[in-house]
Amino acid sequence: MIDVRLIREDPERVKAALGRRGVPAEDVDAIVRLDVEHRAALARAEQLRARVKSLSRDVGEARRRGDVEGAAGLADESRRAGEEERDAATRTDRLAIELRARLLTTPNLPADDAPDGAGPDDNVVRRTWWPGHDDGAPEPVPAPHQRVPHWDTGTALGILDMAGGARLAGSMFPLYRGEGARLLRALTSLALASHADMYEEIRPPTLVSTETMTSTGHLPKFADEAYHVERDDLWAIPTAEVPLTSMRRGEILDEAELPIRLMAVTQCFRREAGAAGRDTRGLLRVHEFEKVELFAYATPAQAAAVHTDILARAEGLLHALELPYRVVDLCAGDLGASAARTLDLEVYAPGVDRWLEVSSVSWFGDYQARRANVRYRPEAGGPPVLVHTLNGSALAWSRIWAAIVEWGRQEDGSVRLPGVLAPWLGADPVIRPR
RNA sequence: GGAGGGAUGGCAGAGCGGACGAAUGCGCGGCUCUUGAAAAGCCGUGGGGCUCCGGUCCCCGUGGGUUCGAAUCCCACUCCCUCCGCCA
Repeated sequence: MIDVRLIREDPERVKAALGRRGVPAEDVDAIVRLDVEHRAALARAEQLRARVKSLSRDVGEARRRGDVEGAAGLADESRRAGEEERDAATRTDRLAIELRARLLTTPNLPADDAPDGAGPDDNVVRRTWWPGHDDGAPEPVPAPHQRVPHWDTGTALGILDMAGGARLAGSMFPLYRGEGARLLRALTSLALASHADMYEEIRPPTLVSTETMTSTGHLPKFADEAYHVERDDLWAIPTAEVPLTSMRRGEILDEAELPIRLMAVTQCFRREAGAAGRDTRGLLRVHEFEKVELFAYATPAQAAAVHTDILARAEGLLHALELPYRVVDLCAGDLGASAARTLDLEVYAPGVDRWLEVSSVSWFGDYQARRANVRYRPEAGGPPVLVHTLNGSALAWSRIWAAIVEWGRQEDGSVRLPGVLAPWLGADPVIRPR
């Protein structure tokens, strides 16, 4: 949520900022009106409430004095005020609920340095990297034997069985086999090992409550995107960001413990309801995938450095895996609803000739922290302050798997895996036909 | 699934329906004493909304109810703990 006080005090600034992502100015005006009405109703309810309390005290006092009649009269008066108060409170509550509902579906303000633009076409490529880039190599040109889609190579080698996954759960649920499954496990091991210096490893639940899903902004607006277990009212997480953001929900942290850096490997579940038919082949877009997520709670002053760190770590893994990628700065119109700034990492996959998003490194400001009510006590004194939350994948394995298989494909159809995975795959990491 | 017990401030833990936002202890902060530290002593220490900045209201797991008045009584729900059953 954005701060209602900001909307109240500077609605024009909020309109301008939200306008950059396509939110109509009327939406902001509606919130301003509701806020005014709500505060008026609140003031009235509180006045009545104060009267009831004061009269009730007088009743007690009259009774102690032995003034039975006086007490009865005061009690009557208090009862009448109480009835009025109840009406006023009901009206106040209704307005508060309406106001909160609007705020919950209002997206975050884009950061000032997020590029202008309405959609994906306006995103800005900040830089591109590929192996050999440092010594001035020309752009990598894939060899013909690398121009084979991963689903063909995966099927031929018996390491990916999309039809098998479909038999179990439907299309877009991959099933990995043998060396293909082992590759996933190696990637997770590599990532967790390389972040363990700064990030605490967490293994959270992957089914979470409605409240947990609401804290990150995935509910109420994006319920269609998530799998829901109706009987127990639990949601399958679309990313580890969801449980990690709620890990310290409702707490007041000590400034000294910030930044708190966490990482988690989890399955991620996405219905992809809005993406029917797009990029659905192979591993381009799947309903379930595995991802290592980096996450941090930080003070506002620490946030920029933490954002840089997460991005650097995600890029570091791509360097280690020798995969060409580019850094894409999401424009205001393409930002996720909760994010203020997002840098995506996209890997180039030669077999499908596409750039695939494999990480999204985001800064949320206090938008999620306000929903989750996570604050810290400043060492300098003063009231608790909302933390900032940040996160980024490092990395999402399904598409990395696809890129590794496509880049690693050799002329004989075997796949050579990145040397950095040797500790988990053995000295000669080549997947050959069985 | 069954039977009990519980939920109060950073933590522990009191709290006859009437000035309780809440005793006490610990922790934390400041001060005194001390070369310094410790000990001791003194003082102070929850969060939030609205505000005409004078105040005022809300929060004792959550939501209802009773009452002139609820942390305190009643109901429902959630979560936690112990034991039993089942189980990877």
